[in-house]
Amino acid sequence: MVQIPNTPPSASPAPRSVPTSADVARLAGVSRATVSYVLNNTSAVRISEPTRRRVHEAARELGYVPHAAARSLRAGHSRMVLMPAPAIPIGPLYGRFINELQWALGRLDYTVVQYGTVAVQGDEAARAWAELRPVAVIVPGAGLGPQGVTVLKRSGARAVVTLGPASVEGAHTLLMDQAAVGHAAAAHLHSRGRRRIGVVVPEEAGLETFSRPRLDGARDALRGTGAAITELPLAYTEEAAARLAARWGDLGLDAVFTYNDEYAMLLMSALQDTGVRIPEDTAVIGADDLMLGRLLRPRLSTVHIELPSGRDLAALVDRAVRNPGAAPETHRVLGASVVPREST
Amino acid sequence: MVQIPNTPPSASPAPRSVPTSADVARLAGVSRATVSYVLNNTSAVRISEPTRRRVHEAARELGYVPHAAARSLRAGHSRMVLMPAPAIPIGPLYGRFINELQWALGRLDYTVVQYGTVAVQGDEAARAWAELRPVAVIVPGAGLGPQGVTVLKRSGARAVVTLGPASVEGAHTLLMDQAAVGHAAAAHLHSRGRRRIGVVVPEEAGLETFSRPRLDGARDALRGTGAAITELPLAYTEEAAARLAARWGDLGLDAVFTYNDEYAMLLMSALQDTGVRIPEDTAVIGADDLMLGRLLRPRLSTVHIELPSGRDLAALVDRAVRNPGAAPETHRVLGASVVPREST
DNA sequence: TTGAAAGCGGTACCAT
DNA sequence: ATGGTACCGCTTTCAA
Repeated sequence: MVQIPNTPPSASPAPRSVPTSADVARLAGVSRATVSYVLNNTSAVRISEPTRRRVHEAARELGYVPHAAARSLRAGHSRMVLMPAPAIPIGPLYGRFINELQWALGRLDYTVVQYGTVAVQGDEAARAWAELRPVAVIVPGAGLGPQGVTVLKRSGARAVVTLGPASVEGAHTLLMDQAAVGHAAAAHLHSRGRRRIGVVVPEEAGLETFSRPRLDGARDALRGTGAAITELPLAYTEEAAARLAARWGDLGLDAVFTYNDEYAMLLMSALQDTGVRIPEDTAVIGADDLMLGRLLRPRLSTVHIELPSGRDLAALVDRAVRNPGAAPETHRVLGASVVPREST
Repeated sequence: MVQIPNTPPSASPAPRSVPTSADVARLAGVSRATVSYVLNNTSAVRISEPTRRRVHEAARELGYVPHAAARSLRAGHSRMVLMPAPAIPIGPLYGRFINELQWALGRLDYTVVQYGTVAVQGDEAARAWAELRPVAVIVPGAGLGPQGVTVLKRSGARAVVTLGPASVEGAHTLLMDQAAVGHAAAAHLHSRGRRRIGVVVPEEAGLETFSRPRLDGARDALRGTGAAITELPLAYTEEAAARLAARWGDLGLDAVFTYNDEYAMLLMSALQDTGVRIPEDTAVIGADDLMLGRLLRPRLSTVHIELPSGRDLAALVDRAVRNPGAAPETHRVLGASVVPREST
């Protein structure tokens, strides 16, 4: 029986295997060493112009692209800066920060790679990152312990920087104290004469890292003042907000800190629908100072958050890479200042 | 003159170099081959239990972590799926999509890596990606040409998928036709009896890829109907919105499509401040169907956008990787449907 | 059951 | 001005 090939030779030209520098050398009629010299413009070695041309020509013809893994294997190091990709879509604030950071590190000739952390936990994740032998690792949030730092350093990471609520043994830390946000918000409400203060706590998973400290900060600000805090769990849906608004009278609150501006908008909308006057009946303050707060009516008071510039963090990383022996720095980098507008 | 070393030996213990499988072998008193067998649980080979224990013990003691680059160099392939990181912070819609995709690819045992494309252009970028020898590349937006696809495939990428406005020769394409969004919006306004329609075009750099097709789609929907379109350049600031609102009467528009919900909120707020009644004087429709549209008063009509599920794209990638010979598929994946609410 | 050795794709030293 | 070659860390035949 005659077999008819299902892919005729003409249709799928036998997939030439990926060209290597040896292929380039062969085609140009030189050695692999010469190819390497030419393509890397090695200054310690002089190659004649005709040879250079032949090598470039051959590389172009074959579509040669060097193999990064082979190169860094040989070199013994890379300039890869690894960041775990955030597990949950984080706000525009953080997005901008990341972008600026990427740009700044790029300027310093590092390659930034965001690694898809697929639900791997702390020290488990650290191992996975270590396999890539990054020169530096930047870890947002909690979740990396001293163990993880050790693993990373042991496998050659010259800098480990965490961005989070607490400093980690052995790592540089950009201390982002979310409690300061809650503190500022609560203090502001108190200064406005409010005494029965609600604090919205999002029910969405993954937000506890932010919401818990913000709540604690608010508690802290009011300690000993006689003002009382009521925790208000709230899912990010209209229905949940309406339900909360429906029992607003029973709660007897004269102010609410809504975790952030988006929850503020959600709750304000529901409160206004049920006739609660803002700020007369209830003052509302959000956080993050997003554009939407300026667009709400009444205009939303909020806590403006000052993140470090991406350039600064890039500089810290670069310093740490150049001098891995230096003692870990801890910088308190989260500035929280109230922007009073019409809603309080 | 006596030099005092600035770092005394005791302070920075000579940084032991990174342990390799050879170190593990030495410590365990076995060969590197055995180490590899044990740590990879190679089923084709049986290693005695005492030996296994000794190897694991040694690996643990040294903090051994395998070198991914060396491994994939030897193996001749990796399971890395590369995506360029978006240059500008893109909305929550897209963020969720990416996250779902990462998760789904993770389930299929791929490692997703977002590569920080630092202002490198199309085919230049393709070369940089090719150096990493990813098994698949997913490229959102335009910017990758047929040239780039060739480079990637030549260097071993078994699947190249683009997510964008047009299909690219040689690559699988998820066709996201933004024009459909504008088309739906304009058609809706027309059906509501509006004839003098403004279309907001954001001035922010990097948004043209979306805004241009949305505008064109709106134009297309009204072609031959006698309705007229006015292009409205608008920066995302309160001042710009106020300026636009101030000359609203002169423009004589009875409706406006605002590019997306966020610009809708910006413009609605400015219009309401100047006494324009929505929808009586001017109908407003946004796009993206964000939560904020539901919270605005009047509630914002919008164009709901249906993206493909991350799982679907992951499945496409996996299929393409398993069968690189197959003809590139092009799927039209962007569903646009109007959600009429109170603002139109 | 274990070990010796080849080789993946580059780079850089040492000769010629 | 070039070429030969060892080596980076790991996997995987092939032998013993």
